[in-house]
Amino acid sequence: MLPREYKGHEGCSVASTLAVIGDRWTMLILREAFTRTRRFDDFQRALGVARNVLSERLGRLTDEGILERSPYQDNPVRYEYRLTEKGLDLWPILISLLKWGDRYAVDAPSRLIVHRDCGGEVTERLTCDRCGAPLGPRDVEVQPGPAVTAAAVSA
Amino acid sequence: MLPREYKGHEGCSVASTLAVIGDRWTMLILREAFTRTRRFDDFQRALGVARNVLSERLGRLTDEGILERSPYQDNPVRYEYRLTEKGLDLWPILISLLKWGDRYAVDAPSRLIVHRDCGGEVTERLTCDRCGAPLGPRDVEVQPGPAVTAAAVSA
DNA sequence: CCCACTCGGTTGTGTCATGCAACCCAGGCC
DNA sequence: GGCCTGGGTTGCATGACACAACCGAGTGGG
Repeated sequence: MLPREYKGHEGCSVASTLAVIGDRWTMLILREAFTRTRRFDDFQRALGVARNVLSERLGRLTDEGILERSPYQDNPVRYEYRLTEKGLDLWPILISLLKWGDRYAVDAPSRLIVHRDCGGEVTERLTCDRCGAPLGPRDVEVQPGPAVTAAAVSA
Repeated sequence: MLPREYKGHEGCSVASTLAVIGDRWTMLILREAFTRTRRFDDFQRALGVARNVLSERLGRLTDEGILERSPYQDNPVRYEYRLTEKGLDLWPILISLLKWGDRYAVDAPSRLIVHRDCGGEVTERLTCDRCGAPLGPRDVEVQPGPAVTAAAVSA
């Protein structure tokens, strides 16, 4: 979808950000990355994305410095992709997308972002709704939400 | 780019949000809407987007309840598009995209989001960096940033 | 020694959503 | 009655995406 350039919007921060992460799969790949998915096949299975598309996206995110590719074993060489600082800084974007979707686009949240220290949930303002602490990607964990729980009960 | 459905991700809030606003132009149309652009031709001129694409996007955003279309004159009838509450709630997403872009994707911000009451700038956490107040779309105005100022000086 | 399996991809083909330009229509304006 | 403006629609071209097949290095089993 990306002609890669939004002509006439080169100086716009929003457009420039979208030029990097604004295509159909990149955001979902990043969502997975934030849940500690790191390997090619794990991304592929989790997302159901075509392998060539995944390969191209991981390569681009690596080129952009959002992911880092490093071997986690030799013999045979296997790689993993981890978020860099620049990548971790995308967290507010993911959270704001998640929160809007929770409110307007789905019946019940499929996952909760929970403050590890106190069990509160993250808010749109990136704070904990229980203790009020400002949160970052390292302060939280992802838990299955009501939708998943309900499905499990009804199954 | 949108097959409109991310198969297997129906329950995911992030994917669902992207299904609504995740295509190439929608986010930029919304950016304009937040700067009080309201008419078809104004959007078109500001963005340089193809008219059919703009038409289709405005229609979809209206269907989704993110924009509201109402006549602002009869004879001939002319319409304007305004953000609804649901649309205004997309503000955190825009701000987080803008802030990330300011930091990583452009040399100098082309626009600043400024707290109307005190002149401070909005932060990633949607607060004012001067007075600390929590901010929303109605509390701020958009000002030209360093990039624009520099261009004006050099011209 | 040969076959199968895993991980991490690349290649090739087809389709469908998207992008752009050109055109359309109605009402005023001069 | 020719041109401008606002608000679109139509038609053609492109290119992103989906899907499936293939590749190659290494490892493990019989």
